Amino acid sequence: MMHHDGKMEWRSPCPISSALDVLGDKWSLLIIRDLILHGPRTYSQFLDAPEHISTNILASRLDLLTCLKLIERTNPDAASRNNAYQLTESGAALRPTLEAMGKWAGAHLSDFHADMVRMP
Amino acid sequence: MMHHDGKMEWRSPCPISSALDVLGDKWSLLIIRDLILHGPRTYSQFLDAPEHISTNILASRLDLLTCLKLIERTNPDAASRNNAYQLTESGAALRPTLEAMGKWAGAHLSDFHADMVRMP
DNA sequence: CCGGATCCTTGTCGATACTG
DNA sequence: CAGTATCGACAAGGATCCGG
Repeated sequence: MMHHDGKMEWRSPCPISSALDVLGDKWSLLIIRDLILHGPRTYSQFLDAPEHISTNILASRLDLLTCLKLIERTNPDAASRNNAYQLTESGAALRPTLEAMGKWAGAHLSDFHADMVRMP
Repeated sequence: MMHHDGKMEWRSPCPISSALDVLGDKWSLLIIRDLILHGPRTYSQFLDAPEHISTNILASRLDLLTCLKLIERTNPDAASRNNAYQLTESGAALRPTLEAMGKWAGAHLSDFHADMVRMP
C-alpha cells in the first residue's frame, strides 16, 4: 500500500489558499459531498457516483483526505474489504462551504448549464 | 488574443459538481479572493500575490472567468494596458463560499500548517 | 514598461488492465 | 471488492519573447 509521506506544500499562510492546497481539485470536495449526502461509503460506492472518478485518483484522494483527518475508516482494524469511509468532525465541518457552493451554482451557473438540478 | 469557445463540459447535473467544474482548481478561487479583498486588480497585481501564479495560467483563468461572467474588465473598450478586472455580481456572490472555506481552514488545518494566519 | 502569448519541461490526470 | 501498475494525454510551471 502506498501512503502519503505527510509532507504538504503550503503556498502561503492564507487560510483560503491553504484550503485550496488541500481541496483545490475537481474530486476531493465531491468525495466529501457523497459522505455528507449518503453517510459512510465504500470504495465502489464512490465509483458509482455519476461523475465517474477513476480508481487511481479515488485511491490517492482517499489517502490524502485520510492523512489530513477529514475522513477515516469506519472500522480501522478490519480488513479493507467491505470497509467504508466516513467523515471526521473536520470533514463534516465542510458542510457550510459545500452548501454555499451549491447555492451559488444554482443561482449563477444555470445560464450556462440548463440541465442542472437542485440537489442530487 | 485567444478566447474560449464557450464549450464547458459538465460532469453531472449536481450543482456542487458544476461549481467544481468551473472553480475546482488551485487558482480560480484565489483570483476571486484577491478581487474580494482588494477590489479591482490588474494583471501584474495578480502576479504579485504571495502564491505566485504563472503568467499563462493567470491569462487562461482570467479568460475563463470572464467568459462565465464572474469577472469583467473595468473599462472594456479601453486598451488592455493598465486595465483592471473586477467582480461581477455573480463573482461577488462567491463571498460566502470563500468565507466558509477560510473559516474551515482556520479551524481545521492549523494542526498541519502552523504558520497559517487569520487573513492575508 | 505592461499584458499577455509562446515554447518547453515537468508533473498530474485519466483510462484501462491487472492483482491480492 | 479494494485497490495498484502502467502509460499516454494533457495541464501546470517557468522562462522568455513580443506587440502596443
